[in-house]
Amino acid sequence: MKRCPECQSNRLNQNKEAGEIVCKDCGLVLEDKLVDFSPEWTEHESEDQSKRRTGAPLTYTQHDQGLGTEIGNSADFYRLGNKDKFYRLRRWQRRVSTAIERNLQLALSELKRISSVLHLAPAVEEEAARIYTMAVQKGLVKGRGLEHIVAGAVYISSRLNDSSLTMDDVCRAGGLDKKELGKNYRFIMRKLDIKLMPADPVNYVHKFASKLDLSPVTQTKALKLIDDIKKNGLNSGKSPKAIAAGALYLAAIMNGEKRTQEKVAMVSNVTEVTIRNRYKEFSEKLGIKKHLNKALKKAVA
DNA sequence: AAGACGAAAGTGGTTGA
DNA sequence: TCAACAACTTTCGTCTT
Repeated sequence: MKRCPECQSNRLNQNKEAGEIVCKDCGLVLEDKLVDFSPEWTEHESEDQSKRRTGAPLTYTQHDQGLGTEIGNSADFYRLGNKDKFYRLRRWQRRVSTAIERNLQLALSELKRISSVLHLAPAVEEEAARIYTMAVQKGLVKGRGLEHIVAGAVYISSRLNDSSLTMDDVCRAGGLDKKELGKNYRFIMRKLDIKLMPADPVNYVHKFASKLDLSPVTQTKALKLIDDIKKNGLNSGKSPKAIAAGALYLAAIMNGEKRTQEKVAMVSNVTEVTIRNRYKEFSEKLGIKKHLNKALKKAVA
């Protein structure tokens, strides 16, 4: 059982709304900036209006969420009671806050940097900051590079938000390799109990297609293919990037906009071999082989 | 010469005993 | 914890256009 470090009372009151744990006897705030896990993540179509937030949300992209509190040292306080007690309170608060807050300040400036390199949407940046904040509070950053945890938070956040960011993108911006990023983001997920759905190939279609300068018609075709691929269960266990790349390669040929495997491989960061394997598999199992051959002949002619 | 093809060997992640 | 496994990568020689 946790006890108040000030008066040893065990009558601690967890106030979720305020994000605090408060000692009922002496009023000491044991922990603030607790993360409220309850609403926010899941609520989409919910009928339950009571969970809705109104007004400006707290922001995690400032190190103290814009809500820093300090125990003052004005004469009034001292008059209220025991001098020593308030002095000890202030010292105690300074100790817990400085380490975490200094860390957060550093981390958030790194996050800003990555964010501007990757042009992150504000919601993604915000969520990354949230995840990082939780990680610090759980002491996950100790012994690990701060930048690595930031990069991990960014990757998780973009996955949660259905962004088309790949691990390669985050690695480039964060200056770490895939192995490290993989280790770190999995570590964070495990410790914070965050679950990620496998990425949806659909998320990559637009990004790849625009880099390949493919028409919207081809993109739509690719999306349709991916839909069929899913219906036939051809997607399970396969890399979403590979599926998107294969589908786009197919769609481009059928739409008379053929791109070389090399180019598709370049923009999708998947090898030509894998694109071949995927598109062959798709064209056979979806019964569009004849269609494809015809399109190929036409492309040559 | 460019592009497509596929075999062979290696890597990292997942799964199941 | 270990082995088996599928997907993917790297490399490379061959075929087609």
